[in-house]
Amino acid sequence: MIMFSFVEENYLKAIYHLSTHGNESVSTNALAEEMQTSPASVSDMIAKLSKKKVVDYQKYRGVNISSKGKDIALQVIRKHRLWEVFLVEKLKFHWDEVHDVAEQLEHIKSPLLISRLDEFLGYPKHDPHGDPIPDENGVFATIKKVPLTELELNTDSQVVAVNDSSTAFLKYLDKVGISIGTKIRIDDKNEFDGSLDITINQQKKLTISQTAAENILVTNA
Amino acid sequence: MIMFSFVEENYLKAIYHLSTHGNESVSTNALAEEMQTSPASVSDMIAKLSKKKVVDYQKYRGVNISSKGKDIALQVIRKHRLWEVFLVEKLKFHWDEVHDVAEQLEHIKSPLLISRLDEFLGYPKHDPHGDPIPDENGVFATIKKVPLTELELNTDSQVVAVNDSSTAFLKYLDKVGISIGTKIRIDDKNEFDGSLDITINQQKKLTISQTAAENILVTNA
DNA sequence: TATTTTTTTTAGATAAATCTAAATACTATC
DNA sequence: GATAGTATTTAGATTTATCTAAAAAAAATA
Repeated sequence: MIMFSFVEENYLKAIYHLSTHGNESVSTNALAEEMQTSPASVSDMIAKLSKKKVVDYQKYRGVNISSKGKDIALQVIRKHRLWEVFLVEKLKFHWDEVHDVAEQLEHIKSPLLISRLDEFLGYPKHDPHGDPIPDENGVFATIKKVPLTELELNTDSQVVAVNDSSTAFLKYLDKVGISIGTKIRIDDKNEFDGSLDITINQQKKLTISQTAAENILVTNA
Repeated sequence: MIMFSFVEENYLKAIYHLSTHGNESVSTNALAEEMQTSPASVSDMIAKLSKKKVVDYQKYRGVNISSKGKDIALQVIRKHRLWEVFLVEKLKFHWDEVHDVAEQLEHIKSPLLISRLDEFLGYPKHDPHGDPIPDENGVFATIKKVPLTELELNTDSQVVAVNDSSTAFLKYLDKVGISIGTKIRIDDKNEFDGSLDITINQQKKLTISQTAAENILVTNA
């Protein structure tokens, strides 16, 4: 079995992440930004990953993760999220303290360790931030998604898709700072026009129209 | 604070180990053997560690670990042994399965993680092989222990540790029913080959070789 | 379409940890 | 104390992941 270094695993994770949160094909610059490194380093690494058949790559055309690469990325994500659950549930970490430690723990190589950890934690389906945990086959529990308009008051949720992919709508979402993965909670519903007062990412408060809300799909815990 | 790489930490651990199980001054060749690498590589690394003041080194004179180096080695050992307890007590690993995983986990950097893990495990004083766990200051509870070969005839004793943590030896101990905490009494010593007739847990009678007995450490009440 | 700007790749260096082969220093023996 | 043998260090390469600067390709704009 081919082994992957910490760095290679982190690249695969980043490529997977970017390709599921935007364009399927990931640009060198986007990856450099995500990895906090130079585009030159990214070019080198991509060539290496391509040789290992975990990404598809043509010069100047960006990278696409291969099915083999996706499997690896999903296993790393699985480990990361299981460790996050462990840190919060068993070691009393706060959800904002877990990331750096989980970034280290996710690279520990031991299939037995991770299956036993999963069992010990009671086979959790989501990490402390609500992100789904892939199973040993890289499959995650498909999350039921509902329009933001159907979300109950004061319930944490997360954006998973949009119903309207028009440029106008997407530009609007960019402007207000909503994208796939954004956390949303409804603070109040204004009955007279159906608009919603919401908090996004536990920080920014804003009001959005009913029309906008109908087109934002969120998790349905 | 100066950071140490995985490799540097492993060298310090090896130097500490050799200097407490033999000559205080550790030779290049002995270290190369322990680290499964070439003497040339060891020379390079020792020079580097010396520059970082974690070992005292004079060319051709071997290395001695410094007090700073000892602190680091003991913290790595502390982490290794705490993780071993976790693996056995919480994740139902067998005592001969924990070493490789603990070798990886011992390098995770997070003081909070290790103090919380210690608390979660109930501040254990010994790992699954009976080896003492240093506290956060690098101090360990010393219990008097002697090889089974030195136990007097017809004296009740208890297994507290093993000198050899190889899978082969641990599997042998499993087979005959000896583990940490097992009660042992020597019924007879066979002078011609040094083997011992023993009773374990007041029940089972068996004979073990001198080699095995030398690697079983018991309380010295 | 031609030119400018941006993106991406290549070239050449660097640092960490390792290697083999050769040189040097120490130790033991005659 | 000279010499043979062992231990250790140095010299010179290699691999991995990174960098900066320069070149090349693609995209945007005029």
